[in-house]
Amino acid sequence: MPELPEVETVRRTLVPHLVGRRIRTVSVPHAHVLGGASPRAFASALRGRRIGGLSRRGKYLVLDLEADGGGEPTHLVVHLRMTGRLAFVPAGAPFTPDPRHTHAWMGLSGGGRLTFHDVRKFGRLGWVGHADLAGALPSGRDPVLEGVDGPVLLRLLGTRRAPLKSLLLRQDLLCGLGNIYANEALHRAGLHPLCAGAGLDQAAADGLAAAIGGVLAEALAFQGTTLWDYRTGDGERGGFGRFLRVYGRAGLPCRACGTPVEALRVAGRTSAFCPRCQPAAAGRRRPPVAVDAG
DNA sequence: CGATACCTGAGT
DNA sequence: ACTCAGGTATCG
Ligand SMILES: [Zn+2]
Repeated sequence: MPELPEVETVRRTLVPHLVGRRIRTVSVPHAHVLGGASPRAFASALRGRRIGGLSRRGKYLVLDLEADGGGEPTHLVVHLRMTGRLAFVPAGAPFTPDPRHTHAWMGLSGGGRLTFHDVRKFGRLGWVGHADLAGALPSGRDPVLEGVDGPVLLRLLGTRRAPLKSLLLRQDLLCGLGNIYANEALHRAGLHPLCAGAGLDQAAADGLAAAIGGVLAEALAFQGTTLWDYRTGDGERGGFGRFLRVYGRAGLPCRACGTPVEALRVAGRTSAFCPRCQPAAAGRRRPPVAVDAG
């Protein structure tokens, strides 16, 4: 469910509820969310700690927990995978955990709760000491934290023979893009998903960098894309779905030119593309013109 | 590299 | 009964 704009939205919506609060209680009724780690160790690593801030890298969300007594700072690391949800339940609001899908929650000072819900059970919670945080996060460049431009993309992608679509999904090159925004960025850049990384020239790389930055910024402004499960930290839906130009639109008109969108399978994922805006392989192409949602 | 496994639910 | 879904770790 969540790619960079969704995870960043969850981060932003949780900040006002969590920062400065202390974790009082930790409940993990379904230990699978810890990926084999001990619920008792998890609870004792978190209990009593003050949440100093929330950060994000790629699709990972991190709660920064301040040093407690003599301890070192610790980080609660969350990955929502496909259907995970983190939500804040305010003090006094009814809290009714779904016995099947609410896998963990924390009671906070002030009476609120942070809950983790996940239908498909791919999502994970973990904790690491400060020294190990970087190693727990994706190594690729985060296009929002660090920016991307044409030269960076040429360096990262320009020597590889794999299809651009596969490369954009690799979190060790760029982190944060998933299937929705990889498809949308390629469409905005006028690049076919099967175009090789090495097929990029300077102009195409500039265009792709602008497309990535643009689609992420726009999606963020609408609090991300809710197709099914994704919700912000306040339980709201993201509103960017109506602006998607090709993702999920196979057989429907491209939102830039009206040509029917086609679908391909690349690296096990569906790639939606417009045959007119993104003509066959090869490199550079002029970007399609943006159009309002219909 | 791509394919497969991990899970559940929704839709056909 | 079968296909598909926002992701990624692990396999060959
Ligand atoms: Zn088009």
